[in-house]
Amino acid sequence: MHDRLIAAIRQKVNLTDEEAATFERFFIPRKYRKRQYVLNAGDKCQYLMFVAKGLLRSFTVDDDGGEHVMQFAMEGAWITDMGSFLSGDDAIYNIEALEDSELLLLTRDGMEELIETIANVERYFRVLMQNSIMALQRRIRLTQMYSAEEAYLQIMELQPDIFNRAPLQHIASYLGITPETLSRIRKQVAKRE
Amino acid sequence: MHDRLIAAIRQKVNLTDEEAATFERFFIPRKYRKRQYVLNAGDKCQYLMFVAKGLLRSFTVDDDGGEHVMQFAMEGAWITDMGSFLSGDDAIYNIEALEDSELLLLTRDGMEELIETIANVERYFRVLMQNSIMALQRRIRLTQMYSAEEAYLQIMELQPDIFNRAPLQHIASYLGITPETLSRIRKQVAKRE
DNA sequence: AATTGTGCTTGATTAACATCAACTAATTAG
DNA sequence: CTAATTAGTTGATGTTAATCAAGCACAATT
Repeated sequence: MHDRLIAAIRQKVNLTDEEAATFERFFIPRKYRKRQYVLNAGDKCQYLMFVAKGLLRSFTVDDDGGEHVMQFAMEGAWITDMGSFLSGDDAIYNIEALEDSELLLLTRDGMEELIETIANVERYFRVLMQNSIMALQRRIRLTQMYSAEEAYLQIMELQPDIFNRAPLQHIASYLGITPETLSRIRKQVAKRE
Repeated sequence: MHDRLIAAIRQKVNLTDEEAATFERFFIPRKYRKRQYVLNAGDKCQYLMFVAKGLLRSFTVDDDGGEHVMQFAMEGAWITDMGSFLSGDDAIYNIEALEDSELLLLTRDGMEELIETIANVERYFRVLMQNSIMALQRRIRLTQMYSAEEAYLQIMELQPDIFNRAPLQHIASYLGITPETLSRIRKQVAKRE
Protein backbone atom coordinates (compact mmCIF):
# COMPACT_ATOMS: atom_id res chain seq x y z
CA MET A 1 0.00 0.00 0.00
CA HIS A 2 2.97 2.30 0.61
CA ASP A 3 4.63 1.43 -2.70
CA ARG A 4 2.51 3.86 -4.64
CA LEU A 5 3.47 6.62 -2.21
CA ILE A 6 7.20 6.03 -2.49
CA ALA A 7 6.92 5.82 -6.25
CA ALA A 8 5.10 9.17 -6.32
CA ILE A 9 7.78 10.85 -4.20
CA ARG A 10 10.63 9.42 -6.23
CA GLN A 11 9.05 10.82 -9.37
CA LYS A 12 9.88 14.30 -8.08
CA VAL A 13 12.88 13.98 -5.70
CA ASN A 14 15.55 11.41 -4.79
CA LEU A 15 15.18 9.22 -1.72
CA THR A 16 17.65 6.58 -0.48
CA ASP A 17 16.11 3.23 0.45
CA GLU A 18 16.72 4.08 4.09
CA GLU A 19 14.94 7.41 3.74
CA ALA A 20 12.08 5.72 1.94
CA ALA A 21 11.71 3.29 4.84
CA THR A 22 11.69 6.14 7.36
CA PHE A 23 9.25 8.08 5.21
CA GLU A 24 6.76 5.24 5.13
CA ARG A 25 6.65 4.95 8.91
CA PHE A 26 5.07 8.39 9.25
CA PHE A 27 1.96 7.40 7.34
CA ILE A 28 -1.12 5.81 8.86
CA PRO A 29 -2.90 3.44 6.45
CA ARG A 30 -6.66 3.58 6.59
CA LYS A 31 -9.50 2.20 4.49
CA TYR A 32 -12.79 3.90 3.70
CA ARG A 33 -15.92 2.44 2.22
CA LYS A 34 -17.80 4.02 -0.65
CA ARG A 35 -19.96 6.94 0.60
CA GLN A 36 -18.00 7.14 3.86
CA TYR A 37 -17.01 10.65 4.97
CA VAL A 38 -13.29 11.11 5.52
CA LEU A 39 -13.76 14.67 6.79
CA ASN A 40 -16.78 16.66 7.96
CA ALA A 41 -16.84 20.43 7.45
CA GLY A 42 -16.62 22.06 10.89
CA ASP A 43 -14.18 19.48 12.26
CA LYS A 44 -10.43 20.01 12.28
CA CYS A 45 -8.72 18.36 9.34
CA GLN A 46 -5.97 16.36 11.04
CA TYR A 47 -4.32 14.83 8.00
CA LEU A 48 -2.75 15.38 4.66
CA MET A 49 -3.93 12.33 2.76
CA PHE A 50 -2.36 10.34 -0.04
CA VAL A 51 -4.72 8.25 -2.12
CA ALA A 52 -3.23 4.77 -2.56
CA LYS A 53 -6.44 3.42 -4.07
CA GLY A 54 -9.91 4.69 -4.87
CA LEU A 55 -11.53 8.02 -5.62
CA LEU A 56 -12.62 10.87 -3.36
CA ARG A 57 -14.13 14.31 -3.65
CA SER A 58 -13.85 17.40 -1.49
CA PHE A 59 -16.81 19.79 -1.50
CA THR A 60 -18.52 22.62 0.33
CA VAL A 61 -22.20 22.87 1.20
CA ASP A 62 -23.87 26.28 0.88
CA ASP A 63 -26.71 27.77 2.96
CA ASP A 64 -29.33 26.26 0.64
CA GLY A 65 -27.81 22.80 0.99
CA GLY A 66 -26.22 22.93 -2.45
CA GLU A 67 -22.95 21.04 -2.87
CA HIS A 68 -19.93 22.43 -4.72
CA VAL A 69 -17.09 20.08 -5.62
CA MET A 70 -13.60 21.55 -5.22
CA GLN A 71 -11.48 18.52 -6.03
CA PHE A 72 -11.49 14.92 -7.14
CA ALA A 73 -8.54 12.81 -5.97
CA MET A 74 -7.71 9.40 -7.38
CA GLU A 75 -4.71 7.08 -6.99
CA GLY A 76 -1.47 9.00 -6.64
CA ALA A 77 -3.12 12.30 -5.65
CA TRP A 78 -3.15 14.15 -2.34
CA ILE A 79 -6.20 15.61 -0.67
CA THR A 80 -6.88 17.66 2.46
CA ASP A 81 -8.53 20.86 3.68
CA MET A 82 -5.39 22.91 3.52
CA GLY A 83 -6.54 25.84 5.65
CA SER A 84 -7.68 23.50 8.38
CA PHE A 85 -4.72 21.13 8.16
CA LEU A 86 -2.09 23.86 8.23
CA SER A 87 -3.67 26.53 10.42
CA GLY A 88 -5.94 24.43 12.60
CA ASP A 89 -9.07 26.29 11.49
CA ASP A 90 -12.40 24.53 11.22
CA ALA A 91 -12.60 22.64 7.94
CA ILE A 92 -14.77 24.24 5.28
CA TYR A 93 -14.67 21.19 3.04
CA ASN A 94 -16.23 17.78 3.38
CA ILE A 95 -14.29 14.86 1.95
CA GLU A 96 -16.17 11.76 0.85
CA ALA A 97 -15.03 8.46 -0.63
CA LEU A 98 -16.75 7.93 -3.98
CA GLU A 99 -15.33 4.40 -4.16
CA ASP A 100 -13.85 2.03 -1.61
CA SER A 101 -10.53 3.72 -0.97
CA GLU A 102 -7.21 3.24 0.74
CA LEU A 103 -5.53 6.32 2.16
CA LEU A 104 -2.20 7.07 3.81
CA LEU A 105 -2.57 9.75 6.46
CA LEU A 106 0.12 12.20 7.53
CA THR A 107 -0.41 14.39 10.58
CA ARG A 108 0.81 17.97 10.85
CA ASP A 109 3.45 16.95 13.40
CA GLY A 110 4.42 14.06 11.18
CA MET A 111 4.86 16.42 8.26
CA GLU A 112 7.03 18.83 10.28
CA GLU A 113 9.15 15.98 11.58
CA LEU A 114 9.51 14.46 8.13
CA ILE A 115 10.69 17.80 6.78
CA GLU A 116 13.26 18.05 9.56
CA THR A 117 14.42 14.48 9.08
CA ILE A 118 14.65 13.98 5.34
CA ALA A 119 16.34 16.65 3.28
CA ASN A 120 14.31 16.38 0.10
CA VAL A 121 10.89 16.26 1.66
CA GLU A 122 10.34 20.00 1.94
CA ARG A 123 11.34 20.29 -1.69
CA TYR A 124 8.90 17.57 -2.62
CA PHE A 125 6.05 19.35 -0.91
CA ARG A 126 7.00 22.67 -2.47
CA VAL A 127 6.94 21.11 -5.94
CA LEU A 128 3.63 19.46 -5.10
CA MET A 129 2.19 22.84 -4.11
CA GLN A 130 3.48 24.45 -7.30
CA ASN A 131 1.83 21.81 -9.44
CA SER A 132 -1.34 22.24 -7.46
CA ILE A 133 -1.31 25.99 -8.16
CA MET A 134 -0.95 25.42 -11.89
CA ALA A 135 -3.82 22.92 -11.82
CA LEU A 136 -6.07 25.36 -9.95
CA GLN A 137 -5.25 28.14 -12.40
CA ARG A 138 -6.06 25.80 -15.28
CA ARG A 139 -9.39 25.11 -13.65
CA ILE A 140 -10.15 28.81 -13.23
CA ARG A 141 -9.42 29.44 -16.89
CA LEU A 142 -11.69 26.51 -17.77
CA THR A 143 -14.84 28.18 -16.45
CA GLN A 144 -13.68 31.74 -17.09
CA MET A 145 -12.91 31.25 -20.80
CA TYR A 146 -15.19 28.48 -21.96
CA SER A 147 -18.88 27.67 -22.18
CA ALA A 148 -20.22 24.78 -20.12
CA GLU A 149 -20.02 22.49 -23.13
CA GLU A 150 -16.46 23.44 -24.04
CA ALA A 151 -15.35 23.06 -20.42
CA TYR A 152 -16.94 19.61 -20.25
CA LEU A 153 -15.24 18.47 -23.44
CA GLN A 154 -11.89 19.73 -22.18
CA ILE A 155 -11.92 17.92 -18.85
CA MET A 156 -13.09 14.70 -20.51
CA GLU A 157 -10.23 14.97 -22.98
CA LEU A 158 -7.52 16.04 -20.54
CA GLN A 159 -8.47 13.95 -17.48
CA PRO A 160 -10.63 11.07 -18.72
CA ASP A 161 -9.19 8.82 -16.02
CA ILE A 162 -10.90 10.86 -13.29
CA PHE A 163 -14.02 12.10 -15.03
CA ASN A 164 -15.04 8.76 -16.46
CA ARG A 165 -15.14 7.41 -12.91
CA ALA A 166 -16.94 10.30 -11.20
CA PRO A 167 -20.77 10.45 -11.00
CA LEU A 168 -22.30 12.98 -13.38
CA GLN A 169 -23.90 15.06 -10.64
CA HIS A 170 -20.47 15.67 -9.12
CA ILE A 171 -18.94 16.50 -12.49
CA ALA A 172 -21.74 19.06 -13.00
CA SER A 173 -21.01 20.53 -9.58
CA TYR A 174 -17.30 20.70 -10.38
CA LEU A 175 -18.12 22.64 -13.55
CA GLY A 176 -20.52 24.92 -11.70
CA ILE A 177 -23.59 23.83 -13.67
CA THR A 178 -26.72 21.81 -12.84
CA PRO A 179 -27.03 18.07 -13.50
CA GLU A 180 -29.82 18.86 -15.97
CA THR A 181 -27.55 21.10 -18.02
CA LEU A 182 -24.79 18.50 -18.04
CA SER A 183 -27.26 15.86 -19.15
CA ARG A 184 -28.35 18.04 -22.09
CA ILE A 185 -24.76 18.80 -23.01
CA ARG A 186 -23.92 15.11 -23.09
CA LYS A 187 -26.94 14.45 -25.27
CA GLN A 188 -25.84 17.13 -27.74
CA VAL A 189 -22.29 15.81 -27.81
CA ALA A 190 -23.46 12.20 -28.31
CA LYS A 191 -25.77 13.23 -31.15
CA ARG A 192 -22.80 14.70 -33.00
CA GLU A 193 -20.98 11.34 -32.44
CA MET B 1 12.80 49.31 -2.11
CA HIS B 2 13.98 46.00 -0.59
CA ASP B 3 12.55 46.81 2.84
CA ARG B 4 9.08 45.73 1.91
CA LEU B 5 10.47 42.40 0.66
CA ILE B 6 12.38 41.65 3.86
CA ALA B 7 9.35 42.63 5.93
CA ALA B 8 7.17 40.25 3.91
CA ILE B 9 9.59 37.34 4.42
CA ARG B 10 9.97 38.00 8.13
CA GLN B 11 6.20 37.85 8.53
CA LYS B 12 6.40 34.15 7.76
CA VAL B 13 9.89 32.93 8.74
CA ASN B 14 12.89 34.12 10.74
CA LEU B 15 15.89 35.70 9.04
CA THR B 16 19.07 36.96 10.70
CA ASP B 17 20.22 40.42 9.59
CA GLU B 18 23.08 38.76 7.75
CA GLU B 19 20.69 36.43 5.94
CA ALA B 20 18.43 39.34 5.08
CA ALA B 21 21.40 41.17 3.53
CA THR B 22 22.32 38.08 1.48
CA PHE B 23 18.71 37.60 0.50
CA GLU B 24 18.40 41.11 -0.88
CA ARG B 25 21.38 40.70 -3.16
CA PHE B 26 19.62 38.06 -5.23
CA PHE B 27 16.90 40.44 -6.35
CA ILE B 28 17.09 42.71 -9.36
CA PRO B 29 15.14 45.95 -8.88
CA ARG B 30 13.27 47.17 -11.93
CA LYS B 31 10.68 49.83 -12.65
CA TYR B 32 7.77 49.61 -15.08
CA ARG B 33 5.55 52.38 -16.38
CA LYS B 34 1.79 52.13 -16.44
CA ARG B 35 0.63 49.99 -19.40
CA GLN B 36 4.09 48.48 -19.82
CA TYR B 37 4.22 44.71 -20.37
CA VAL B 38 6.39 42.86 -17.87
CA LEU B 39 5.87 39.53 -19.66
CA ASN B 40 4.53 38.57 -23.07
CA ALA B 41 2.78 35.23 -23.54
CA GLY B 42 5.00 33.03 -25.70
CA ASP B 43 8.22 34.27 -24.14
CA LYS B 44 9.96 32.43 -21.33
CA CYS B 45 9.12 33.89 -17.92
CA GLN B 46 12.56 34.39 -16.38
CA TYR B 47 11.56 35.77 -13.02
CA LEU B 48 9.55 35.32 -9.91
CA MET B 49 8.55 38.90 -9.13
CA PHE B 50 7.87 40.68 -5.88
CA VAL B 51 5.78 43.84 -6.10
CA ALA B 52 7.44 46.56 -4.03
CA LYS B 53 5.11 49.22 -5.40
CA GLY B 54 2.27 49.47 -7.88
CA LEU B 55 -0.34 47.15 -9.32
CA LEU B 56 -0.14 44.50 -12.05
CA ARG B 57 -2.36 41.95 -13.69
CA SER B 58 -1.63 38.59 -15.32
CA PHE B 59 -4.00 37.48 -18.07
CA THR B 60 -4.44 35.14 -21.01
CA VAL B 61 -5.72 36.06 -24.47
CA ASP B 62 -8.05 33.60 -26.21
CA ASP B 63 -8.38 32.87 -29.94
CA ASP B 64 -10.98 35.62 -30.36
CA GLY B 65 -8.70 38.18 -28.73
CA GLY B 66 -10.64 38.14 -25.46
CA GLU B 67 -8.62 38.77 -22.30
CA HIS B 68 -9.04 36.77 -19.10
CA VAL B 69 -7.46 38.08 -15.90
CA MET B 70 -5.92 35.42 -13.67
CA GLN B 71 -4.38 37.58 -10.96
CA PHE B 72 -3.97 41.10 -9.66
CA ALA B 73 -0.80 41.74 -7.66
CA MET B 74 -0.27 44.84 -5.53
CA GLU B 75 2.41 45.82 -2.99
CA GLY B 76 3.63 42.82 -1.02
CA ALA B 77 2.38 40.22 -3.51
CA TRP B 78 4.30 37.91 -5.84
CA ILE B 79 3.53 37.36 -9.49
CA THR B 80 4.91 35.14 -12.26
CA ASP B 81 3.89 32.61 -14.86
CA MET B 82 4.61 29.62 -12.69
CA GLY B 83 4.66 26.96 -15.39
CA SER B 84 7.05 28.99 -17.48
CA PHE B 85 9.23 30.13 -14.59
CA LEU B 86 9.64 26.68 -13.07
CA SER B 87 9.59 24.40 -16.10
CA GLY B 88 10.90 26.72 -18.80
CA ASP B 89 7.77 26.33 -20.92
CA ASP B 90 6.50 29.20 -23.04
CA ALA B 91 4.51 31.61 -20.92
CA ILE B 92 0.74 31.40 -21.32
CA TYR B 93 0.14 34.59 -19.35
CA ASN B 94 0.84 38.21 -20.15
CA ILE B 95 1.75 40.45 -17.24
CA GLU B 96 1.02 44.17 -17.48
CA ALA B 97 1.62 47.07 -15.10
CA LEU B 98 -1.70 48.79 -14.36
CA GLU B 99 0.15 51.56 -12.49
CA ASP B 100 3.76 52.71 -12.43
CA SER B 101 5.33 49.85 -10.51
CA GLU B 102 8.56 48.77 -8.84
CA LEU B 103 9.42 45.09 -8.93
CA LEU B 104 12.14 42.91 -7.43
CA LEU B 105 13.06 40.08 -9.77
CA LEU B 106 14.39 36.67 -8.77
CA THR B 107 15.72 34.29 -11.41
CA ARG B 108 15.26 30.53 -11.29
CA ASP B 109 18.96 30.02 -10.56
CA GLY B 110 18.76 32.74 -7.93
CA MET B 111 15.87 30.98 -6.29
CA GLU B 112 17.67 27.62 -6.24
CA GLU B 113 20.80 29.21 -4.82
CA LEU B 114 18.83 31.12 -2.20
CA ILE B 115 17.16 27.90 -1.11
CA GLU B 116 20.56 26.21 -0.79
CA THR B 117 22.06 29.17 1.06
CA ILE B 118 19.41 30.23 3.56
CA ALA B 119 17.70 27.56 5.61
CA ASN B 120 14.27 29.14 5.96
CA VAL B 121 13.79 30.21 2.38
CA GLU B 122 12.43 26.93 1.10
CA ARG B 123 9.99 26.95 3.98
CA TYR B 124 8.96 30.50 3.13
CA PHE B 125 8.22 29.57 -0.46
CA ARG B 126 6.31 26.49 0.61
CA VAL B 127 4.12 28.58 2.92
CA LEU B 128 3.67 31.13 0.14
CA MET B 129 2.51 28.38 -2.22
CA GLN B 130 0.10 27.02 0.38
CA ASN B 131 -1.49 30.43 0.87
CA SER B 132 -1.71 30.82 -2.87
CA ILE B 133 -3.56 27.50 -3.13
CA MET B 134 -6.09 28.59 -0.54
CA ALA B 135 -6.62 31.89 -2.35
CA LEU B 136 -7.17 30.11 -5.67
CA GLN B 137 -9.67 27.73 -4.10
CA ARG B 138 -11.50 30.68 -2.58
CA ARG B 139 -11.69 32.21 -6.03
CA ILE B 140 -13.06 29.01 -7.57
CA ARG B 141 -15.78 28.86 -4.94
CA LEU B 142 -16.59 32.50 -5.66
CA THR B 143 -17.75 31.86 -9.22
CA GLN B 144 -18.93 28.31 -8.59
CA MET B 145 -21.26 29.19 -5.69
CA TYR B 146 -22.35 32.75 -6.29
CA SER B 147 -24.09 34.83 -8.94
CA ALA B 148 -22.12 37.57 -10.66
CA GLU B 149 -23.56 40.20 -8.30
CA GLU B 150 -22.83 38.22 -5.15
CA ALA B 151 -19.30 37.49 -6.34
CA TYR B 152 -18.72 41.16 -7.06
CA LEU B 153 -19.96 42.21 -3.62
CA GLN B 154 -17.73 39.63 -1.97
CA ILE B 155 -14.49 40.66 -3.61
CA MET B 156 -15.22 44.32 -2.96
CA GLU B 157 -15.80 43.53 0.68
CA LEU B 158 -12.90 41.13 1.17
CA GLN B 159 -10.23 42.82 -0.99
CA PRO B 160 -11.26 46.46 -1.42
CA ASP B 161 -7.61 47.50 -1.47
CA ILE B 162 -7.07 45.74 -4.79
CA PHE B 163 -10.45 46.02 -6.43
CA ASN B 164 -10.90 49.71 -5.78
CA ARG B 165 -7.69 50.32 -7.72
CA ALA B 166 -8.28 48.02 -10.68
CA PRO B 167 -10.13 49.22 -13.81
CA LEU B 168 -13.68 47.88 -14.08
CA GLN B 169 -13.07 46.04 -17.35
CA HIS B 170 -10.37 43.98 -15.67
CA ILE B 171 -12.52 43.28 -12.62
CA ALA B 172 -15.25 42.04 -14.99
CA SER B 173 -12.71 39.79 -16.71
CA TYR B 174 -11.51 38.47 -13.34
CA LEU B 175 -15.11 37.56 -12.47
CA GLY B 176 -15.67 35.97 -15.88
CA ILE B 177 -18.39 38.44 -16.93
CA THR B 178 -18.61 41.21 -19.53
CA PRO B 179 -17.97 44.89 -18.70
CA GLU B 180 -21.60 45.59 -19.59
CA THR B 181 -22.86 43.13 -17.01
CA LEU B 182 -20.56 44.54 -14.33
CA SER B 183 -21.74 48.04 -15.16
CA ARG B 184 -25.36 47.00 -14.69
CA ILE B 185 -24.56 45.19 -11.44
CA ARG B 186 -22.89 48.29 -10.05
CA LYS B 187 -25.90 50.38 -11.04
CA GLN B 188 -28.22 47.99 -9.18
CA VAL B 189 -26.02 47.97 -6.11
CA ALA B 190 -25.71 51.76 -6.10
CA LYS B 191 -29.49 52.18 -6.42
CA ARG B 192 -29.95 50.14 -3.25
CA GLU B 193 -27.41 52.46 -1.56
C1' DA C 1 -8.27 74.18 -26.39
C1' DA C 2 -9.34 70.81 -29.80
C1' DT C 3 -8.91 65.99 -31.00
C1' DT C 4 -8.55 61.35 -30.60
C1' DG C 5 -9.03 57.48 -28.13
C1' DT C 6 -10.36 54.50 -24.34
C1' DG C 7 -13.41 53.26 -20.51
C1' DC C 8 -17.74 53.00 -18.99
C1' DT C 9 -22.75 53.16 -19.54
C1' DT C 10 -27.37 52.24 -21.46
C1' DG C 11 -30.94 49.99 -24.30
C1' DA C 12 -32.76 46.16 -27.22
C1' DT C 13 -32.27 41.57 -28.33
C1' DT C 14 -30.48 36.86 -28.06
C1' DA C 15 -28.32 32.87 -26.09
C1' DA C 16 -27.02 30.10 -22.19
C1' DC C 17 -28.20 28.11 -18.28
C1' DA C 18 -31.39 27.43 -14.04
C1' DT C 19 -35.55 25.86 -12.19
C1' DC C 20 -39.50 22.98 -11.55
C1' DA C 21 -41.84 18.88 -12.44
C1' DA C 22 -42.37 14.43 -14.26
C1' DC C 23 -40.39 10.48 -15.76
C1' DT C 24 -36.93 6.35 -16.58
C1' DA C 25 -32.77 3.80 -15.52
C1' DA C 26 -29.63 2.17 -12.43
C1' DT C 27 -28.24 0.95 -7.55
C1' DT C 28 -28.91 -0.46 -3.13
C1' DA C 29 -31.23 -2.59 0.79
C1' DG C 30 -34.37 -5.85 2.61
C1' DC D 1 -35.51 -11.17 -6.31
C1' DT D 2 -38.10 -7.42 -5.42
C1' DA D 3 -39.05 -2.97 -3.42
C1' DA D 4 -37.19 1.25 -2.44
C1' DT D 5 -33.86 4.83 -3.27
C1' DT D 6 -30.97 7.46 -5.85
C1' DA D 7 -29.00 9.05 -10.35
C1' DG D 8 -29.85 10.63 -14.65
C1' DT D 9 -33.02 12.34 -18.44
C1' DT D 10 -36.49 15.15 -20.71
C1' DG D 11 -39.75 18.98 -21.40
C1' DA D 12 -41.73 23.59 -20.38
C1' DT D 13 -40.71 27.90 -18.60
C1' DG D 14 -38.05 31.64 -16.25
C1' DT D 15 -33.79 34.10 -15.20
C1' DT D 16 -29.24 35.59 -15.84
C1' DA D 17 -25.81 37.15 -18.46
C1' DA D 18 -23.86 37.81 -23.45
C1' DT D 19 -24.06 40.27 -27.61
C1' DC D 20 -24.67 44.13 -30.61
C1' DA D 21 -25.08 48.94 -31.19
C1' DA D 22 -24.94 53.55 -29.73
C1' DG D 23 -23.74 57.17 -26.70
C1' DC D 24 -21.35 59.74 -22.99
C1' DA D 25 -17.29 60.97 -20.03
C1' DC D 26 -13.01 61.21 -19.03
C1' DA D 27 -7.93 60.98 -20.21
C1' DA D 28 -4.15 61.32 -22.97
C1' DT D 29 -1.95 63.72 -27.06
C1' DT D 30 -1.15 67.53 -29.92
